[in-house]
Amino acid sequence: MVTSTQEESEKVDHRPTLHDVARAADVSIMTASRALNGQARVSAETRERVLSEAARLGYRPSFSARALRARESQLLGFRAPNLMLPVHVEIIQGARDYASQEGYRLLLEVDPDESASGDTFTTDGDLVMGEPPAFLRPSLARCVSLMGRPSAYDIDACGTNLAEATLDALHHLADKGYRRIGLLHHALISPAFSPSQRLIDSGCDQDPELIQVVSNDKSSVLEGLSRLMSLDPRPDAIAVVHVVGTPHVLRELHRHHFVIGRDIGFVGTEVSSSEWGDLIAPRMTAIQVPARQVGAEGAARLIARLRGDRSPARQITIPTMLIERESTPGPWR
Amino acid sequence: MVTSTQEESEKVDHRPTLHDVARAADVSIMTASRALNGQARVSAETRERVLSEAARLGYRPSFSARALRARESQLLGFRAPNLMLPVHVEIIQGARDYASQEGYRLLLEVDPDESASGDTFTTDGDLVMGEPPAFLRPSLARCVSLMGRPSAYDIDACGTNLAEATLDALHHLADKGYRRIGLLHHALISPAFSPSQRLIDSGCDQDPELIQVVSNDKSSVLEGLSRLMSLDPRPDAIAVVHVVGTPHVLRELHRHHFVIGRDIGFVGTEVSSSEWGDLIAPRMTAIQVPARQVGAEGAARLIARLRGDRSPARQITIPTMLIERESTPGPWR
DNA sequence: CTGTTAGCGCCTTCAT
DNA sequence: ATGAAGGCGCTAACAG
Repeated sequence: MVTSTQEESEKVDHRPTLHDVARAADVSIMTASRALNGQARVSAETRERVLSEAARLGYRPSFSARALRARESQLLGFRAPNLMLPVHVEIIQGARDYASQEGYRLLLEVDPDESASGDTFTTDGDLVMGEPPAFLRPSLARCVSLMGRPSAYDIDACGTNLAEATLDALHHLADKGYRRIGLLHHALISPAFSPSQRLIDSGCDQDPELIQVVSNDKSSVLEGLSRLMSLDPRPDAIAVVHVVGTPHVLRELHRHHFVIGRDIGFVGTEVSSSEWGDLIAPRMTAIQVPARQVGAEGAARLIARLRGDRSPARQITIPTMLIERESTPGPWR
Repeated sequence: MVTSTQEESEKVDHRPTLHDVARAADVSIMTASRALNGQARVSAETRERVLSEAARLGYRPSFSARALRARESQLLGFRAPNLMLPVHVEIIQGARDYASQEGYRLLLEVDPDESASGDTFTTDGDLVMGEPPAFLRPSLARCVSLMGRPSAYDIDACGTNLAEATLDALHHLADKGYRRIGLLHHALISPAFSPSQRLIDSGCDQDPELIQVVSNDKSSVLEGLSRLMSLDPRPDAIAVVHVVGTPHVLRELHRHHFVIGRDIGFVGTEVSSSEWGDLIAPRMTAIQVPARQVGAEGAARLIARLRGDRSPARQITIPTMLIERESTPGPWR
């Protein structure tokens, strides 16, 4: 039994609109609108009829028309530079969960950075990874920067303090007795890293070569690692403050038959909710980046703004956590 | 030096529209539109003026208005049931990459499954995980089902053949000499699994208890595992055809001090581009689900449809790959 | 080369 | 309880 749509020659080639529904239910467009939106007073009988016709026709309100009328799209843009790294993914999840709860949806924006500024469309607001690109300048009030370094602009931001996390990791290693600690980290880690007094007091090597700044490219990471490992003497521990880099480094170390924990101490970085560091052998001591919360808090901030919050820009910092597992037993076993 | 926007008391509280730009450049709205869209004939001088005013005002075209006018939003919905599993993530990436290349963007749709059908908005088309929900029925022509089982509806679909992958995994184990193989798999794996002749010929145990169907819940997975492990005799190998379940099972096995490879053979499932199975010790023999391609091919299909392709519905199957690593050395070492 | 007219689908406002 | 007008921002199709 096929419930066909073409009774009475209602051949509708386009998606059915309110107009179609109204005609089918033999009421005015307005009545149809009211019936569907539930709110206003419509006779129960009429409402029934409209609803059933709408269902039969498969009516779905036009997003664009509503947005145009309401002057807001309930859309939040999520802009990340090119790739979709694990961190982004987690952030998206956090943001999406929060946003959808508040009736907003997420639009994934490709960000060819240099794209013609006129080429972009309107969302109610944007979550942007790092610095907001130039064409968003005029609407900074509707932007929240995620995981960026403290911005030059007066803009809401939400991130973690990777600089502190780095020190935490190094302190942990120092406490375990490692004295020649290699550090591999991302350029994002704001101001040039400088070792703490505590590290110096611990008697750790201060060789500047022990600090390598790398990008998200696998090759860049491996190059940094190789510089580290060809130092003389070789580091007795490595901290990788770099979500993308961590697996690369581990794999490479494996490849060279280094046994983590025994031959070298190791602190990696993982996104908090994935915790794969828990699966590998030995289990990896790790900095956990609370990406999900960053996404959620960022979305919360943005939505608050959209709803009229005019308080001064806020910098939200969600702390990382250092999870000690078994890749950092200390140098003498 | 502040380049303020409020010259000549042009206080614009709302986002600037074409109207504002036109007025500022002292031309008609149409001219402004043409100048900005580049196409039509506008005097170079006028164009300059419009462009610069637009830039100064921070004009961005209204997405909704354009979409309304053009009768298409260039938006593809991605609908997944509640959670965002690793597979979804990869699929999204694949889809996004393809879509953005073609000028479409992805809208992440929460899918409260049972939500009022009228509550949803219009996208040009939808990528949906599994079966399209009822309210999408009328527009099946604009839907591509991802990773679903062969659908009752005549609809484009894109997925992998997990049933075959399962057999592959079991054959691999049998070839390695395992004879009592436990299988943990997801309900999605379409028709009830039945062992192949080849397995029977290999002399593998046919105990039906060796096949456990589980859901995406951690608890369900662990329960299935525990049923498997309390069998007598215990399985000498396990195949987990389940992206989400694999890490859970590994972790649990660890917890019980099973050494993968030595105490028990193991085939897991991973999403192809993450390859974390490569990182753990021993490196995990794995079924690789080509999630990214599924997303990309799905998007390609959908976009082709939107562009007028009227060919009969197609079922695209992208094969999984079985990567042999070290967790399946065979039972006798 | 530039301006005018009309209308995309919806909803707020004001009648009836 | 229902309907009629008008307009959100934009652009195709015609003028001029």
